[in-house]
Amino acid sequence: MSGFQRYKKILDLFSEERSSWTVLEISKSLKTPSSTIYRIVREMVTAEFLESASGSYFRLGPAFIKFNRIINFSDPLVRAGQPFLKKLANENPITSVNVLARLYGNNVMCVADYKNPTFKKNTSYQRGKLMPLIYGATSRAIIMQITGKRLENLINLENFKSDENKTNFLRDLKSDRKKGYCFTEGQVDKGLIGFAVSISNKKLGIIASLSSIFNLDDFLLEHEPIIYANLTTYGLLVEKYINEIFDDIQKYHHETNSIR
Amino acid sequence: MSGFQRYKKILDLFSEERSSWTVLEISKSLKTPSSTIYRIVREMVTAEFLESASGSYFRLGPAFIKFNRIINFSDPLVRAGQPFLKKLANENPITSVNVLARLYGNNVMCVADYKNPTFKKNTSYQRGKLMPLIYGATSRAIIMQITGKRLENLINLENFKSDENKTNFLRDLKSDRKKGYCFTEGQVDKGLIGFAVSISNKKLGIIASLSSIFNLDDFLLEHEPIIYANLTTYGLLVEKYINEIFDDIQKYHHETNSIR
DNA sequence: ATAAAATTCTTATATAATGATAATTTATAG
DNA sequence: CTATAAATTATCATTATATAAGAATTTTAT
Repeated sequence: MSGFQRYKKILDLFSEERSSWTVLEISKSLKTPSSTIYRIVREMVTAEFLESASGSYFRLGPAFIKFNRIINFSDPLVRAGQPFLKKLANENPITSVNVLARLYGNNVMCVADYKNPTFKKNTSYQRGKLMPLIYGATSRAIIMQITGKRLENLINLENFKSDENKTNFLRDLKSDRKKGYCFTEGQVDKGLIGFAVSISNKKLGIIASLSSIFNLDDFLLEHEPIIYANLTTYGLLVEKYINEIFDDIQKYHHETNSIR
Repeated sequence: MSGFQRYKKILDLFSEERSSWTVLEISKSLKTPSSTIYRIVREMVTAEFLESASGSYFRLGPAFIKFNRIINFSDPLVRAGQPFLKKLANENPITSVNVLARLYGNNVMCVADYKNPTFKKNTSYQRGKLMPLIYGATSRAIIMQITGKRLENLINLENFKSDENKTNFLRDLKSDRKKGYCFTEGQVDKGLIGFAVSISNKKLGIIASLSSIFNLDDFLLEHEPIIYANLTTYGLLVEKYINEIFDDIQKYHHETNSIR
């Protein structure tokens, strides 16, 4: 264990299910002497990446809230897309969850979400949540943007039930890529259906999607064209705003660099 | 520069105002050779604490969104308080911003907020934002819980306009501590007033506050008793829930430890 | 196709991390 | 209030890793 990994390994122990750890537990779990863990944990507490809780437990520190906020206010995708999620929700013909997601390492991560207050069901779509790569429209509208070697690598990490499944998946992906949008049913949460469009910005290295999730029970075929129209319109709007934000950033850096 | 500081110093460059940096800029700013920064940045990109953006710029990575989410779903204060903010907002006699804040190092940090949709003014109270220690009711209801040496240290970090100011501040703090709640006017944002109560949990090491912020123009004297009643009621409720969450955590750790 | 910029690689040297153990502080129970 | 256990910090010889200058390579822009 060396470099940043030393710290990352400790942070990675913390999860929703298990949000506080003692030094001894960390020590056991990482098979590292407790004197070493004590030293590292102390460093991270100083830096506010961890904080001591009750007993001898430690939990994630407030630094994450702080940096998360900075991302919220500055990340082009979040900045551009966040304000539209509510509008999209309000224009959809039936109650919905609306999600902005992006490729995150080898996973898809939700980076912003807006749920209609009338949407009762609990869903897997919440900001910060990692989503399965090959299930759900949200994810598909993302990986359908990827091709060649990169796609192959990503797909090989997944466990398909059979080779046939994999072939079908790739075929569907290809046809969805042509259409420019996609639809899935019950792949992530039972009883829910999802529609999604791709969002991308090459200059900013953004590979993302905008999606609306509905209750299957609420859905009628006549809703479909409205749903796609909304997603397409807002998808383009988000891309347009990402571009504007990109220009702003360019201008800002140009200014600050010429001052020096 | 050694240990975690090495990484923290780089992360600390990123702010709302300046959210992307090139390696060369970091290198200049930290007076460290670029070959070193390249190596460190690469490590952090692998760990997803940074990500490469367009040009040769880097920005904060998605790890912060992920860990922030874990805190959101597991931090006792956020878990206990978050659900009440909207209720509090709805029961207040006039439109308000409602804030849960806590001591964060030598600052006060907002950890959850709910703003009435009808509240038009932009405010400084947003999740993750660091608040000034000695201004505003939100902060005061926090530091009024601190005494002795600790208070002295905190206060000494602040620049008071005069010694008289400082004496007055400490006197007001003491009387507010006795009352159990506090009120300030326009100390953080012009035209806004704030009311706050303390929230604490010794076992969990939580020193926090619950506050409601209003437009001065909307406020009438007759609102005051309702505002205080709401804050007090919800403050106690939040503390009660923190306790329940604490018990849950205890039980969980007891179970998982006895399994092993 | 070329030049410039960005990034990675290589290396000897300096510096810091490790972990066993001891010392100290803090919490807990009687 | 004291005794005991638990948690945390300190010490230090050893080992491992980071550093930074410059060369080599890759990427990007023209």
